[in-house]
Amino acid sequence: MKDVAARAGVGLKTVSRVVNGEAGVSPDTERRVQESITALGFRRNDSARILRKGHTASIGLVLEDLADPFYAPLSRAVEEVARAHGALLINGSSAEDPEREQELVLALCARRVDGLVIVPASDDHRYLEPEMAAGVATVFVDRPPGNVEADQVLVDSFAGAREGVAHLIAHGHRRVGFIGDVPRIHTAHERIRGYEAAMSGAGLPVHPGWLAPGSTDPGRVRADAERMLNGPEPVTAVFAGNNRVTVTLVRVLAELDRPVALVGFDDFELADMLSPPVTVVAQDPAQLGRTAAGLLFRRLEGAHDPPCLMTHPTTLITRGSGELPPA
Amino acid sequence: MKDVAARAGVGLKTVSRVVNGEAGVSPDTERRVQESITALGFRRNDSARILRKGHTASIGLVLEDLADPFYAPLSRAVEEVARAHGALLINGSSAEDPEREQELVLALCARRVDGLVIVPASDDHRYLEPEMAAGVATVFVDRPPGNVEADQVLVDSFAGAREGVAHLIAHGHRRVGFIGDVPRIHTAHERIRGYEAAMSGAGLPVHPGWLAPGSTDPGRVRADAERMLNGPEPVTAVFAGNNRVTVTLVRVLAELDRPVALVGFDDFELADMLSPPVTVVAQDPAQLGRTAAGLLFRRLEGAHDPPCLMTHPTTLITRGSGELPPA
DNA sequence: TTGAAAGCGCTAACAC
DNA sequence: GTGTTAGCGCTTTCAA
Repeated sequence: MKDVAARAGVGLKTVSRVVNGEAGVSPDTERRVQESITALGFRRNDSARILRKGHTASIGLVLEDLADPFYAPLSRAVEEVARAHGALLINGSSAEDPEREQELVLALCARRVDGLVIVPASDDHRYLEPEMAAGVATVFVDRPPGNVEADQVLVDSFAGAREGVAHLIAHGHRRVGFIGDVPRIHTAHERIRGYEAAMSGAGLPVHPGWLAPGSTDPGRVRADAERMLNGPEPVTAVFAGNNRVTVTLVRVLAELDRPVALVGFDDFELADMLSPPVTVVAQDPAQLGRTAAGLLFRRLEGAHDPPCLMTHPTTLITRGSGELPPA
Repeated sequence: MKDVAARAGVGLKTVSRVVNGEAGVSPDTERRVQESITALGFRRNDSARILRKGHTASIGLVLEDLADPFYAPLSRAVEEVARAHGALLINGSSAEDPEREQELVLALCARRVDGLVIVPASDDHRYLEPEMAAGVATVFVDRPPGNVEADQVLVDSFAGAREGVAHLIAHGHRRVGFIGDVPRIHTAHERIRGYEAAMSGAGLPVHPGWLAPGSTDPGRVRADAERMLNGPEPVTAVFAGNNRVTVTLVRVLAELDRPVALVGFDDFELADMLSPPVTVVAQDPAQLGRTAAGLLFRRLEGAHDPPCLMTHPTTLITRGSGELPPA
């Protein structure tokens, strides 16, 4: 910029004004400056600008896995909102590891992102307190934060799971299994609660072998599924706690010689083209992302009301697999 | 940092040393500094650090759509490599719009990212010349750059498509349709060429109605598919130019009362669970991302050899839909 | 309409 | 082992 000023024979500030489209530069001067800019191939160094201005026009998004078909649209939606507000999005995957989440979040804060959208892997966010006090707007999505007050955008996992399991029960099932994520994760925990509520609400017992929380690793899911399908009290229906589990269960159930009903949490592409088509409790990840990002920019624009909690409902989409009667 | 120094009664540089874990600070001083740091809730401002050091330990990734199941794993793979090199990843979706690509790339350059991985939407990258000359390492993935010399990581789309179409021909088809992306996109163009090569290699004519490049919008794909399936010279097999097209074609073909063979470019989740299971020409997007990011960091670490071109092969995965005989 | 000077928070270079 | 000085490239302030 110094070079541009020298070449155009003007002051530094005049160049700055031209670069930023500020008023108060005579057309002639502006032309000369523009000419120098292109001749020198000058482009503003935003790092310096950021340092001076104190904000970065960028926001951070930390989620579990960018490549998960559930989170990818969420990320994309946040990106679109950020773009509409002239901000860049920096995102990172925590791989469901609390330490990695913290490391990532802190790295983003060190970069002085203006705000943060977080799908928490950790259940303790006290590490964020100084950052939030320093003015980093923060919105939690999909799962609530731990030990910290902030805006939250959640999905009613409890009600969704309860509805899905009740749907299976309504179709005559009395031995319903549940395979889901580790209960440390809030949504997983809520879905287990929903399962239990539906079962007990119908006066049905839950055999210990029917409840299998754990990792979403296909091997683990398969093993637990086979156990509850071939055990002493075999289930006639299974509820899958999220899209990763559902996809594995589709494969396991297809290998069976008898029909077993299936309802999965989360919709997924081509669910309607499988045989049988898969009944799901759907949520809208893009909508989640849009809502969260919207909330974030509200804060960035100065909203000062107390932290809010927005809960989105789920939608049961019946397609066939959840309406199979017990064998 | 000034405050920390004042509170600990030491110089600025000593604090800097402690913050960066540099040697040459007595244990006692270090302890005092650490104490001040936590007491004041200090955290280094990376914007200032970046300005001073001249590099940002961050790289940019620009692709078509972060939520596309083909690109999501690519992005994730790039992220992992970046992380292994201590760099952050900033990514943006160009939505297949050349202007948006340029806008995004330039914004990333203004942020002084150290390097760039680009899935081009544009076919002219001269706008990047000044940036590359200024030292921004750049790697193009999936599609070649236009009017610029840089590392490239491509997939052999021509050979892949030719193999897929030849596979259909080998199973007795003589009227094979092609539905793909707009030919402006390099991979789309190559796949059309592959289709034509396979057809003419087998001495088969290509009826104009059988070749339908265009957007991947489901409506467009469906309309063109129905046209070539119900026209005067109905095709008995279709080759889909990418995963978006394949997914739509699966639906269209399922509505038909006769079997039509299908081979799709790109593998996709649950392809093997459809009926019939879908035969695909698979590429490995995560591998593409890893290779590209690896190349980028080689450059960042000072590699000066001339731009290289790496072409990855595709794999034909036969599952059933591509082995259906002509009706 | 224009520009000079100060300084954002840090690190490199060089004292001490 | 520690501190001082200068300056990264920009914007802000204020004076001309």
